[in-house]
Amino acid sequence: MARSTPSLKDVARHAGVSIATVSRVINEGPYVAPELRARIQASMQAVGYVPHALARSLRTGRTNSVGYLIGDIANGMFATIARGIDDVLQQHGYTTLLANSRDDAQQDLRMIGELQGRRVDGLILSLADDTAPAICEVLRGLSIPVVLLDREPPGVGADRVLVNHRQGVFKALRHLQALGHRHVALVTGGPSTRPGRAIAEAFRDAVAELGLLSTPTDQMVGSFRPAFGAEAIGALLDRPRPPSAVLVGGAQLTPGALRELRRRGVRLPHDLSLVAYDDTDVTALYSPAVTVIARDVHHIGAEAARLLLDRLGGNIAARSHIITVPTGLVLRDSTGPV
Amino acid sequence: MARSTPSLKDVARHAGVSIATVSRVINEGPYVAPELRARIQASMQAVGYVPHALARSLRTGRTNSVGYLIGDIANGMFATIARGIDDVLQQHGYTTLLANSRDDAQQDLRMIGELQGRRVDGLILSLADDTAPAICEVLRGLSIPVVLLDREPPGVGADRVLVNHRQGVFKALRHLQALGHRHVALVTGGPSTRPGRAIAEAFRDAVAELGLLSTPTDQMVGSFRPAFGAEAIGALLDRPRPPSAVLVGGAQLTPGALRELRRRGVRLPHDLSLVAYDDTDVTALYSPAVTVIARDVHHIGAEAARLLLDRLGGNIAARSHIITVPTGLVLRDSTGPV
DNA sequence: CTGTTAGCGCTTTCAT
DNA sequence: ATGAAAGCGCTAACAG
Repeated sequence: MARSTPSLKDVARHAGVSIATVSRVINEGPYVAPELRARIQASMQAVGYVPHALARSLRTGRTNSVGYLIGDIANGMFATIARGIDDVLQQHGYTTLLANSRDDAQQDLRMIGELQGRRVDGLILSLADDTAPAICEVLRGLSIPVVLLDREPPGVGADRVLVNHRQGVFKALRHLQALGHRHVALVTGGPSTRPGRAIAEAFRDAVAELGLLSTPTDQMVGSFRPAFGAEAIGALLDRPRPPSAVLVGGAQLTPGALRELRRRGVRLPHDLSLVAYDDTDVTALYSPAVTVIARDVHHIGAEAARLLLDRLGGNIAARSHIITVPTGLVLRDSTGPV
Repeated sequence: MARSTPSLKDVARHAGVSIATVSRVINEGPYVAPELRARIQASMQAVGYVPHALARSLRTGRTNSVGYLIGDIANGMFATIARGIDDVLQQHGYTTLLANSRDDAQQDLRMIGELQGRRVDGLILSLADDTAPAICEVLRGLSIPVVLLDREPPGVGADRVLVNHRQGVFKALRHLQALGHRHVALVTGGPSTRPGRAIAEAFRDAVAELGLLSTPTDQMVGSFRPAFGAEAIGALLDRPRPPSAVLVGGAQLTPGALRELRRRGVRLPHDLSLVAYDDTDVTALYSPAVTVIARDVHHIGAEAARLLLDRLGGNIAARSHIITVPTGLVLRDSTGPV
């Protein structure tokens, strides 16, 4: 049909008015005769006009978009957070631009540049590595509001939503202790990201505080890739004196761990008690159903979006806002007396 | 630091050249003295220049972005497809803009408009309803290339990637027949989307062709929401004479169905044989592991992206390209002799 | 109430 | 090999 997408000028010509007037009716501006307004709206229909968001942004300096950087959209946790973000942002007229870092710190940088190039009004970041100095430097130089999602790059004073891993881990270990477990192990991701650090630290603290037994070799700190879940739990079981309970700290790790357990014929909770991270279809439907440390993932995204909206709305308070999301323990059947 | 993001002009001033020259080095253009090029690159660093993608797009008419419309990013299938799309598009310098329709036909329309407004160079669509006349009309009027993902809006001659549901459904029913099943049932989504239509049609054809038994009331055609999976399989089991095998045609339906089965204490495959759709962590880890109709979901996205790239590269062949993706049957333990 | 116009940051002829 | 200038589509003064 249309050779190229029609512009304001085409609508103006069709309606026999100036482009300024057309612009006014688009922006619901005042001072337009009702009769004219109607005619112009008809013309827009007629020529199939779609406002050019880019041109508008160039002029106004606002894009009504925010960037969300994640490791991998195919990761269910990120996807659910993305949905939470989009749900609140969309309601306020913002569009979410997703960028996948493929869990690579290099790509973190590249993608932030990409988003900057598109002039997003704000950024929500689940960095692949919040310890990379290059990232921290870039973040400090950013002139748009940023919200960090369970990341804490040193020296960056942005708003954050932080998960209270400590709370969940303590609940889990207390639960195991009550069941009579003494020798407990951990499988979680590396320290290049806050969840990895926080979970490992909380685990060690809880072990000490509760008087449990867990040597450094019982604490498998690797990566959040599913393969590591299988590998690590296998290594744990191969020990001369294996632990009687294990905490798998990472939703991506759980399927791998469960596969390996099944492959070896390890029976939960008879041979081993297992606490996993995040309540998913897998943990709920597994036999036995898996005891998990859970948090409201959708809510995390929604809160991040609200934090950002606050800044975008002009709240430029110096102090950075921090929201802490609680974690609970969902008791099911993968944990039992030793 | 920077009051506002620096522009070409700032770089030009800093380097003591004209903006045209700076533009040339950014675009790897020819005719720039090597010495000058180096100096300008240094200036870009110094002022922290980030090219303004929007301004560039306004000028060139290309945004190097494509829109991907889906029902819900928190739906694992969509997310995996999105990853497949992004993997190939990104490699060719394109950015993917995601839009969630929330499985609502109204939003399909709204989001296509949104994407059009951002002047995406092409569109990949998983429509919430490919039978809506309003959608078909809009699609016919579009001046950018479109790829449909397992959708077939009538009268729209766009490229498509189609899943061969018939193949998988026939394999599944033949398998059940070989196990001695005669009375088979179906749970799947409604006809507002091609998968729903194709699966139901293939099921009926297979029943007829293989001489199986399945009345219309054995075919629960509702929606792809998880709740329907539970509801439908419950209704099936409440029949005076329940089927001995059921096909759950929809990845989202499976968790709901499995939950309901467990709640009722139905044992697979003893009390019922079950074939589900799509190989996921849930179907692989469930006890017993679930026999599934599977397809390469990531590949679907990648193929769609390649189709689109073809058109974006100037291939404006009149005939629309159609890629058909095969489906296989993964035999596991949820199906057994009657 | 409506129209004219400058300019957002960039690419791209066209001169030089 | 470099610069000047037009113009992409739009909004926001400013005039009338």
